[in-house]
Amino acid sequence: MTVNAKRRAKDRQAGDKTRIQRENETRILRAALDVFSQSGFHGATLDRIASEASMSKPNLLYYFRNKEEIHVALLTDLLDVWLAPLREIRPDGNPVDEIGSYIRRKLESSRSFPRESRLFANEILAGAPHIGDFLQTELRQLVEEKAAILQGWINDGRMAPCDPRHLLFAIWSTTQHYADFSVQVRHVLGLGPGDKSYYGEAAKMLETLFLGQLISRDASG
Amino acid sequence: MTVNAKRRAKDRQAGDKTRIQRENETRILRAALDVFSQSGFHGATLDRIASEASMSKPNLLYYFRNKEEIHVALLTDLLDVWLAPLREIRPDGNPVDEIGSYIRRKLESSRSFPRESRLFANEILAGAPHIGDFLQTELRQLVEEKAAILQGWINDGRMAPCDPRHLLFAIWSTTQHYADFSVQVRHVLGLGPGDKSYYGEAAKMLETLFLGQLISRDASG
DNA sequence: TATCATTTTTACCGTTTGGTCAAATATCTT
DNA sequence: AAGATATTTGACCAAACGGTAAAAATGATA
Repeated sequence: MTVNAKRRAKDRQAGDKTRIQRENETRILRAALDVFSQSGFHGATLDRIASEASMSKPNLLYYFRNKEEIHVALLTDLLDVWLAPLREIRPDGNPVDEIGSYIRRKLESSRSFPRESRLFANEILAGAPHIGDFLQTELRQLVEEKAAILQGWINDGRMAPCDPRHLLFAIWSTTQHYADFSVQVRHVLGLGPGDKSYYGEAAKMLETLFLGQLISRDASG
Repeated sequence: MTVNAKRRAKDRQAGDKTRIQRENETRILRAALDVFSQSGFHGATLDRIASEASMSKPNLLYYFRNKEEIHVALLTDLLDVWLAPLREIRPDGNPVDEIGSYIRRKLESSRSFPRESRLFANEILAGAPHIGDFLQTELRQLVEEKAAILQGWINDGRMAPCDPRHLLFAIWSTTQHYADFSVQVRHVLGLGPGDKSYYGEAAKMLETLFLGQLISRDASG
């Protein structure tokens, strides 16, 4: 047996995972995302998660110490997804392209990962008990960094003066709204459940809002 | 005893409430708003609501049949508050004033009633199990009505063309964000708990965003 | 196939929670 | 003060829930 030979079970390191482990952890996390994003942390039950993962509850608890650990695992996975679109903003681009594509990325993220968005929203609404530290350190730092870029554009006269951090808040809220409040959006528009046809119009709206002029003081009145 | 004499207890109608009833129902609803908005429906417990209302649990259940009834009572009260700012939009005003003051009213509503806003957000996130009907009928109708006003302004060339309903979504999301996601806002800005000093800058941002031009395609590049 | 580690299941436990009941107490009216 | 009504409380319950223990079954390795 060479050094490169595949490891035998007894040789497995602490951090290593078996095939079954990987598969089952994935199944659990997928089920948990469904349940947590639908019912929130307290509304979710281990029985239901286990059931949706086609697994007994004790079996589920063989892979995760407790309910909270599943929740934290989901949130941890989530944070990278959440930050990704923001990280891509480049200082050497121009405002319209950079902010425009950032908005499109965020909106696309809402369309593709609504459950993740709702999980995040639930966590923040509950006071961010698990990710408060992340918000104060990693997110805050990244926001400062990107806000500096936007501020540069403002100083160059390429953007209207404003607090760039609040501009980011506005982008976050408007884009995430279509995932977090999709029920309200659909009911107001008279669409059926699962109908996501509003995303086209949403993209138009946000482009007009952030990149064009929505209401000019001159034109109205 | 004349017909106009004040009613004796035995004469009280079914819908009538005694002084104690009024006082205690108020105490309960105040406590419940605190607890529900902090922990969501499932995270809230009757024991904690009762405790915050300085009342025993059976006493609490003397006034409300069950947990859900308290929740629904809060939501019902909420809906009027939620709609009020929208109702005030007048067709005979001009876009800048009408939309500007609507935004200010909504933002003020977030600052003054953050618990109500979070309660509403929780309900929507959970799929609007209790107010789905309201969304599909009352809210939808009001949105249609007000959207028609905005559409009129667009047709007159006083506003940039856009789907007015999505403009309302954008206003709702940005303003409510400061209540619902206040934890995130504060952490990113480096503010302490309970610090609402960001509302000034928020108002500026939203005015720039919705009433002015944020980024002009001409100016950037 | 024998062995060992991993995985799954069955049965169960303590706590929390929403809610009930009947008795006790306070309040109001006459 | 008496009687009727409204309010409050302590004791309690069944169900749901998060989690455990240990045995049984399965899978991997030699």
